[in-house]
Amino acid sequence: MAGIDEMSSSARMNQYERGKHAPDWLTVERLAAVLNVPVAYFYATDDDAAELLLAFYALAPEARGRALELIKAMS
Amino acid sequence: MAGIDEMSSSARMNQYERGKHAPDWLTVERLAAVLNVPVAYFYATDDDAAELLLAFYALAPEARGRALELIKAMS
DNA sequence: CTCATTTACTAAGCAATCCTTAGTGTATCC
DNA sequence: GGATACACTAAGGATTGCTTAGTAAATGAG
Repeated sequence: MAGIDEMSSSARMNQYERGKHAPDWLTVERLAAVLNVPVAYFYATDDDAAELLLAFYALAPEARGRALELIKAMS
Repeated sequence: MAGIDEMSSSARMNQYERGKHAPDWLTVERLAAVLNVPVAYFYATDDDAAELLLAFYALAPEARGRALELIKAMS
């Protein structure tokens, strides 16, 4: 679904999942699109940040500005 | 400061900034540490998400859980 | 249980990308 | 003007990823 050749997609995805290799940017973008998550989600180093990105991405674009101000106001 | 050899650090950083090459994970982690930003910040595809990550990262760790719930509650 | 099929995973070499070197050009400051 | 620092690039050697070929482990049907 991400446009990876099916002949090698199983090996490649497995190498990514196990951390043997890292995908290039175009591949990451396509995987994010297929999985409906923001690209940055793949690079979150803790679960809270990962969840935050998912929740933010799930918001309607108009709501994101308000969400951002909300978090900013907390500091 | 990120532990990149000074003989080539200028060329490398310039290649990263201009999108000619992409740094490996270890280098990205070190740059994030030096710049005091979360790693995912470098991979944000829009300014709102980038700012969100900075604001979230700036919060005290105890406050992050509350921030997360706040955003979750918005959807 | 057995066989067939799908899914999970890996090594090895070719292919692609990055890192280093060497260098040019442009600010900046004395 | 000269010196120093900063910005940027091409090219090749060094490294990493992708493809191929294959084994192993689940899963499902009969």
